Amino acid sequence: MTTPLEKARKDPESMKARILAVARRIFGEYGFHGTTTRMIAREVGIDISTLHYHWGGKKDLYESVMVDINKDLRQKLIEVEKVIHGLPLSERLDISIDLTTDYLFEHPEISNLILFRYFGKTRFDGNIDSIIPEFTADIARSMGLARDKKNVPPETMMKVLAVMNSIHNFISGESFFRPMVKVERERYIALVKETLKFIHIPAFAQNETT
Amino acid sequence: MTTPLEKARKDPESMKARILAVARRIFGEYGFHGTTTRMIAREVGIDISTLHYHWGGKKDLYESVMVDINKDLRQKLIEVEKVIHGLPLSERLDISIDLTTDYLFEHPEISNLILFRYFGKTRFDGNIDSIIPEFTADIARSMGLARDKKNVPPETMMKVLAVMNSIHNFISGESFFRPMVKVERERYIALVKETLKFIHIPAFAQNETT
DNA sequence: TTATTTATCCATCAAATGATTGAATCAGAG
DNA sequence: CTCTGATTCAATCATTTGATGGATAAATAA
Repeated sequence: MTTPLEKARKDPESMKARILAVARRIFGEYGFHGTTTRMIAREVGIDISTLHYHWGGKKDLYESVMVDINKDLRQKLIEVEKVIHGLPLSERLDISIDLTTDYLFEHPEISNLILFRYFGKTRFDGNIDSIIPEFTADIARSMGLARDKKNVPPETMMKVLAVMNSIHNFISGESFFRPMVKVERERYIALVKETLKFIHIPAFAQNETT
Repeated sequence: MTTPLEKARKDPESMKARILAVARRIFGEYGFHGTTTRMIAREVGIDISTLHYHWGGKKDLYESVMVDINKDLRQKLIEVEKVIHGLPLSERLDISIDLTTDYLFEHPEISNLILFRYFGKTRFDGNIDSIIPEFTADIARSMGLARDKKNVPPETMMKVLAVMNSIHNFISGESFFRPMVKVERERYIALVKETLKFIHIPAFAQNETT
């Protein structure tokens, strides 16, 4: 049995996929409670009942969106891992920052939605996402900071979180930060990479043995 | 003429102040759209009309909350600046991280609300930004990274943002990150400070001349 | 005391919002 | 073509939500 999400990911032209794409963006901009099903439907150019027909309720759609962006991000991270494999730590960091930042600037809703989940509550419940912790452990291993993704020490988890979050922050906060530093978009992207490297590379390089 | 906010800040026992305090917490947890006036009123133990009587509309209350937390944070930063004045950069950073982190862990709604404003949009859209003073430039000067708060170079602004955001992230994301690293609260707070120093001090120390 | 201002709640409204129903339309199989 | 199932929309419903009006009480002034 195929889920609606699988269908949508298979055929990007389908109505399911069009709705999902818009939902990603809107949910990312306004958060769960700030988004109405009517906003999404209007943006797609359809009736709300069509939206419900394809995705069930608002909550179902939101959860599908979260799973969707997680799949995308995970795939990207695997891609990055292949590129940096075997390189010394500071180079791994340098390249990872470049690739990840570029990717997220093209899909800012990913950063938006992840940060929303970290920092905001939804009024109903909270089945904490088990995917994210796994991610973090994966990155720790991929960066060579832990042997296996099981039993990553808290100190290492925290460092990985610090790196990932600082990336998401600059992506997701562009509309706020860019006017503050008064630069154009291209320059902002360059500044983000530069700043991330300035901050993170010296930290991890200090006890580099390679 | 005194504004409602001034009255509330003057008398912390007043109904205005009680509502404001609860509003800070709830808005911080659920964001603007995730919060209902009824949630706040119920928590205070009053009727919604009493809330409207004291604060006008929901938006007015929210804006008062934002101004309120900004005053608090500004005052704290001034306090911190006095302590670190004259010390070498890495010590200034070390102490600033300790003091700021402790303070924000006691008032997590400050971090929550700031991050909400950075990363989320409100449906009606906001001239809210203009009301809020921004201290990034102030911090840059206070840390000795810029001569005066006018004309702080973009690179420096970005570095300061990176530091401040990483602090807010760990405070505001505690409910998400702490289960991930599986530690108790006290240990988490210690880990946050440790991680922040690990990340930021080497970066700024690399071209330290003092 | 009486009068006036301040504060609180109950009842209620109007709009927004998530969701459903049923009719209409379309696509493809036979 | 006809039948069947998938898709779409207009209309509508039930709640939620921000907000208000008016009665009532409490404090304050006279």
